[in-house]
Amino acid sequence: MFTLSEENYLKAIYHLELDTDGGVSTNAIAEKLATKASSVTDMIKKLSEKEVVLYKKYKGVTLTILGKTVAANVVRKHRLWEVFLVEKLNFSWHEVHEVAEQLEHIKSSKLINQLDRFLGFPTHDPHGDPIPDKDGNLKIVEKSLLSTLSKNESGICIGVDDSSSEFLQFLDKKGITLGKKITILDKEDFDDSLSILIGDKKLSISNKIASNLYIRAHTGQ
Amino acid sequence: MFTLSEENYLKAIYHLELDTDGGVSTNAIAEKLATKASSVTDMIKKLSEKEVVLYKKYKGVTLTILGKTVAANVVRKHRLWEVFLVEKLNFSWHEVHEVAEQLEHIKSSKLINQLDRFLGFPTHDPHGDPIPDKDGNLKIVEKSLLSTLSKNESGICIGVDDSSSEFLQFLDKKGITLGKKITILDKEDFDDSLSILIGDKKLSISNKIASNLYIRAHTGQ
DNA sequence: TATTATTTTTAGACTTGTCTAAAAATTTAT
DNA sequence: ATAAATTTTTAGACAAGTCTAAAAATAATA
Repeated sequence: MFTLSEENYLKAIYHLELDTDGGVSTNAIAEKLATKASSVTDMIKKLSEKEVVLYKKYKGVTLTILGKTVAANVVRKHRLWEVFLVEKLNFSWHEVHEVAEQLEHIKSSKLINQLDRFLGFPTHDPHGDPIPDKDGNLKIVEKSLLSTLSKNESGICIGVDDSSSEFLQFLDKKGITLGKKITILDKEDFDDSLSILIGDKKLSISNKIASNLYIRAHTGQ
Repeated sequence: MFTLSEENYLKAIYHLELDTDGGVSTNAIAEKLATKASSVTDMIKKLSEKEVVLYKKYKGVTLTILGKTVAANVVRKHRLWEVFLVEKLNFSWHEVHEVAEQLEHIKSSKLINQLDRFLGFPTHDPHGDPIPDKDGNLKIVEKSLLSTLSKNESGICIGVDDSSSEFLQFLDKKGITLGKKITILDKEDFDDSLSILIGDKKLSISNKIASNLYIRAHTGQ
């Protein structure tokens, strides 16, 4: 069994490993968890003894199979609770993270299995991130950033890269939600801003916005 | 803000105060929380500084208004989550306690308010215990033990005194659930056992069982 | 490659919540 | 009312998780 703190470290390493090659650095973990490098070293040693990470002094850490399973399970719980909050309790997508951070640590396999069933076995959370299955595997969906599409191409909005409250509330205001079809009407060379069609509305968005929206290719019309 | 441990102490004192006159003793708290009296003394001092309990050395403790509000809120959360687990996730009533013990510490007023609404503002948990409202008040229902009824009297089963897993599973097996009408067919002087009619079934139950079932008087038929 | 800068680890300290063992206060019983 | 039993508190210790400050290792640069 793992403590709340251990679970948070495992989750942080899990996320960092996804966009790092080789081991995850002490400093990177410290930054992600808003703690000090010395604290990280202490915890890494403990996790290493519990055989959930591989650790060589000064060389960073990687999750073992066991560690990855534990971490994926925490992520699974986090994302299922997010779905619950949005679908059943009328939270907006920018409000769910903080509460899910707490709920993800509740220990009961029956609880999470029944919640999964109650929600209809969802595959993605309200931000478009995939929900790991019981074994920790996640379905990879081919996705690209909106900013990489060319003029007249279109796709379905399936997720966000930056899921900060500010960004999500901005999207709400503009009417940009998951599942909507987006078509590139024009690209401005000067500042790389985009003119897009979403639903039946025309919008102009900056490159920064377009670089934080994930799109699934939309074949046919 | 209160820690998990502080909340558990407040909840224990809250429950103990309900069936104690005067202050709650250190030992009683220790027993309820399966800890040592010395640990209780330490925590009591802290809670006293936070002004949630009144404390005089060797004289036991009582909750302040603030303390009672905090405790009632934890109980409110516990019981609402129990309703959720039974009504929405198909837990049986003997399985909910352990999970609710964890869920009751999740901090988010929006969460609990929305959960309350989602569940249809329930007034009682799956064991028949009343759910405190937002201000910590609970609706008192006139209740009596089944064992106090006389021959030919009847009532509606509205709760249990002992809510141990074993007892609840026993009731399941016998088909005794909340809301059912129970009529006393006969009382046996020899061992105080009862012959009862529940639904359309006749049952013989011991006095021990009858002393753990709460009944609301049933006027008219 | 020698020196500087950065990263990581160690050493020691602090907080929270717990414990054991012993002392102090209170209650019970003779 | 005094002795015995019980309850409660104090004193000191420990584990988990964190921190600061300093030392050690690695990486970057001239």
